[in-house]
Amino acid sequence: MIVNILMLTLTNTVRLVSDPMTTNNPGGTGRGSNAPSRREQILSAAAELFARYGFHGVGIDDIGAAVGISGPALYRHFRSKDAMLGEMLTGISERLLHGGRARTVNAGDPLTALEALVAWHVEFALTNSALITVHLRDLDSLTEPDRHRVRELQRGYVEVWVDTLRRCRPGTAEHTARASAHAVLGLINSTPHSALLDTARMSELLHRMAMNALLADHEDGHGTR
Amino acid sequence: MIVNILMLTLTNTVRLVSDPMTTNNPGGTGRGSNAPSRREQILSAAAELFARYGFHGVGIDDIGAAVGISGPALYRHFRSKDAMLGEMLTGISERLLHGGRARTVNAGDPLTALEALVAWHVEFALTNSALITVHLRDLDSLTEPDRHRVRELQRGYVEVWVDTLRRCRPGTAEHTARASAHAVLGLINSTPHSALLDTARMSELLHRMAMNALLADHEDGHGTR
DNA sequence: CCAGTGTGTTAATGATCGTTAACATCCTGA
DNA sequence: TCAGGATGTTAACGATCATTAACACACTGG
Repeated sequence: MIVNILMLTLTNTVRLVSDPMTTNNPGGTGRGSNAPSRREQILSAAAELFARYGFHGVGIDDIGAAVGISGPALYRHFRSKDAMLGEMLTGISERLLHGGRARTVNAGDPLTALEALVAWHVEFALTNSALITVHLRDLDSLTEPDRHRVRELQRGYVEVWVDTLRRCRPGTAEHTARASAHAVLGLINSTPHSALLDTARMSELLHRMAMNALLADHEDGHGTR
Repeated sequence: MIVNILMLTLTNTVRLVSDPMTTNNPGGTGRGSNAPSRREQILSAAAELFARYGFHGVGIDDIGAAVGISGPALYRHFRSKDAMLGEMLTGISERLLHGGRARTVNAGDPLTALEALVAWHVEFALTNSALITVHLRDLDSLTEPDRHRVRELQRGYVEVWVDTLRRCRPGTAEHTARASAHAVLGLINSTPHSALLDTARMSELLHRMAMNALLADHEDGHGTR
């Protein structure tokens, strides 16, 4: 108790001790275990529910039931319902940004960088469709600080796309590149609404459509054939 | 009162009299006036709010305040908050479907039909970005019958796309065409998140990207130039 | 002139839901 | 062995919010 008060009077961002409310260690009490921790179980279940019914459409009891505990027990793991959404969306945004950065710096020419970026986002969207849905839908259910953080990360990710695009097509205006990036992300993120093909075929289709949308070169609306 | 009871005992879908709760006449009491009726004012304001904060994030008082009246007065115009969302989303879905059908039947060859379809959706999305956002986000906040209706209309609209696509590229599997349609709709519907270019430039960009995504012809990921 | 309809207002109601309190249990480490 | 932390449980609290009640008032058509 006294320790908690001291922590709060110092600063929120500095962690004096490992606090189960804010750390993400796998395996609970087990030492080397990499089984998903309770927090991760909960976040994953919550993501599915949020994706299907929306953040405000899901009750705390629903989330509890989904992991076999009931209701208020969740407060042993998260400070609040808002905190769950916050961790979920900052998590996905960080993963996207870092993954995108990693794939583009390890690529030689701009075109393979773009290719890698598309492949990365396609794979991510297909693997985490629930997260994508929540990310698109419940961004504004976040508390102000979390929303700010997520927006920052998003901006950074789009920046990666913009830079890569402009290296592929020098002379493209920044606004144009940004709009193109948003459009292609929208294309790829459509996969949660679709889910008609098996993963391999879907991946290939999205990849090809994305590249064509970005690079196919003709000026008027329809091609010559 | 007695009349209402009689109406309910008969059937819900048959309208015995013109009921302000379910009709959409413009101009209120004015006869030929085509100024937006109160209902339309309210729906439009509600659409903006729903787009920004989500259906559950907007209170009935907020909607009232947005049109200058306060709270429960809305119940003079709509049966419930759910009914507002219902009318809003069935409305947009019907407009999309009918507009899409109209543009494709009036086109000669498949390619110009597709072109017209793309142009139609781009124009619609740019003109009604709030509605698009709500449509993508709050579909599952609908009551069951409304959701069913909207899903039906959506299915029909996608069907128009699928048919047009398959006439452009015979031999395309239906599943593939459907997935492509969803992807391109996702691309075009990205415009509410973007809004960086002026309408003309944005329209042209989305149009070109959509056509390239659908028609550009090469098999592997990157083009030959 | 005046019934009635359309349109508003504010106050109460009732349900839902996030959060906290109070209490129980199991497991671990000194 | 046993103190204490981690993790649950159920019951209460409090806020929010859609909906309804009760009332007011302009306007219009007979």
